[in-house]
Amino acid sequence: MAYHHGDLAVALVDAGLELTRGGGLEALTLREVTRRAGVSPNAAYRHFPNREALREAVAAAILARVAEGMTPVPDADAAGRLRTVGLAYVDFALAEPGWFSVAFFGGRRLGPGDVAATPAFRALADALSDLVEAGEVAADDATSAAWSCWATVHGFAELCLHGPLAAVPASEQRRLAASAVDAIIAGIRS
Amino acid sequence: MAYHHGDLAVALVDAGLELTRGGGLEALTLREVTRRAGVSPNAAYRHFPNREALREAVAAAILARVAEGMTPVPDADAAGRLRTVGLAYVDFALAEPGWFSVAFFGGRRLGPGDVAATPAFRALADALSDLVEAGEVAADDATSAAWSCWATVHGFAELCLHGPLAAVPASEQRRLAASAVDAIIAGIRS
DNA sequence: TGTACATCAGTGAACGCGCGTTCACTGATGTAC
DNA sequence: TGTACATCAGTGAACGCGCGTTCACTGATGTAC
Repeated sequence: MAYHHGDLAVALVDAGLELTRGGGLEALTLREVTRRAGVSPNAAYRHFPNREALREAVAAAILARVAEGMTPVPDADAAGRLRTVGLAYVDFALAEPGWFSVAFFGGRRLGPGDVAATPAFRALADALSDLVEAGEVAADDATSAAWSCWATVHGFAELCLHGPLAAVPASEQRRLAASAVDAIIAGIRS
Repeated sequence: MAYHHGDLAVALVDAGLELTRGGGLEALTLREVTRRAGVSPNAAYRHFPNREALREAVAAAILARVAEGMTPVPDADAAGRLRTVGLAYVDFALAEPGWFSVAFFGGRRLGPGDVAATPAFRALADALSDLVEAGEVAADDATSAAWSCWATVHGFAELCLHGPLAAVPASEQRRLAASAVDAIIAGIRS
């Protein structure tokens, strides 16, 4: 128990992760974060110029976790890989609603650069370009197909998290998720 | 200018509509609503027991507006009607982001009853059952197809409102929306 | 290796803010005789 | 039809809350000689 904390910046971001995990960015207040770190509120100002900077640091940490948790398993064919990454997206959303809302896309607006850097997006783009090479999707349609896929899985996650599917048991959610993913993949192939 | 306002309850809900239109339910504070109505903060307590009740009244008014704005135009075939209602959903989201977020499904959790009562959902269900009758969708798949469609349009709206498609011009958004809707309809028919 | 001192990372108290809500009130409205 | 009075819809002031942020500070750390 040093008087000097040691690594308060890291401890604050950790507390921020814990907080946002439950309640998204809304739950991330400077006072609550410092409270969890066992430190006075203004101690945070030694490490972050203001609340917004702390929030950004936590959001960055969340994006890193998302990257970890969403590296796609290589699969036999391109369509199967597409399916895998889509279901992984929904799974992550249901497993970590708070982090999901921060990463996609509660609060912060993410620019084109952030999108391209997201592993989930890269996996999506890769699988799609494989489909193009296989001649199952026209090259001109690859971009719009990517948005269609993303829209479907994101919307499905929202339906489960904040919508009418919240009342449905998890097993049924998964079944419907698979059905939605299969439908959109079939749709972009036709 | 009566001392008695006349119809303050209605005036408060109207002010609430104006507020939520811009910023969703978050923007709806009791003090700001009464400020807009030109009345002291506590005047609201003559008409609503607390903030939550006011919020519910405004949410109900929004749902009514959604119902108005989303009565579907009858179309030649079932697939066309499905397309129309899907695009109307996205259009509404882009035209009225604040109300959209309240209605689908920011804050309030809507139960099965609310869902069934939503005109957009009814139109979706109707068009789908027409597809079933036409033999284009198996009866057993109708329910999951409904969720797939809803997921796609909702997710697409979120992509435009809070996601990477926010940076894209409206005409392109519409083009991609049509493409996503067509893809999911093609998917559930196969 | 030991000491003087600058730096650095915390503390405690306080600020102003907008919020929801409560209190005691006042003046207009509408009803009973 | 006119007046006494209960009711009802507002007002102004105040409360406590948690928030972000600032202030002057203090005690530990680490460096220079």
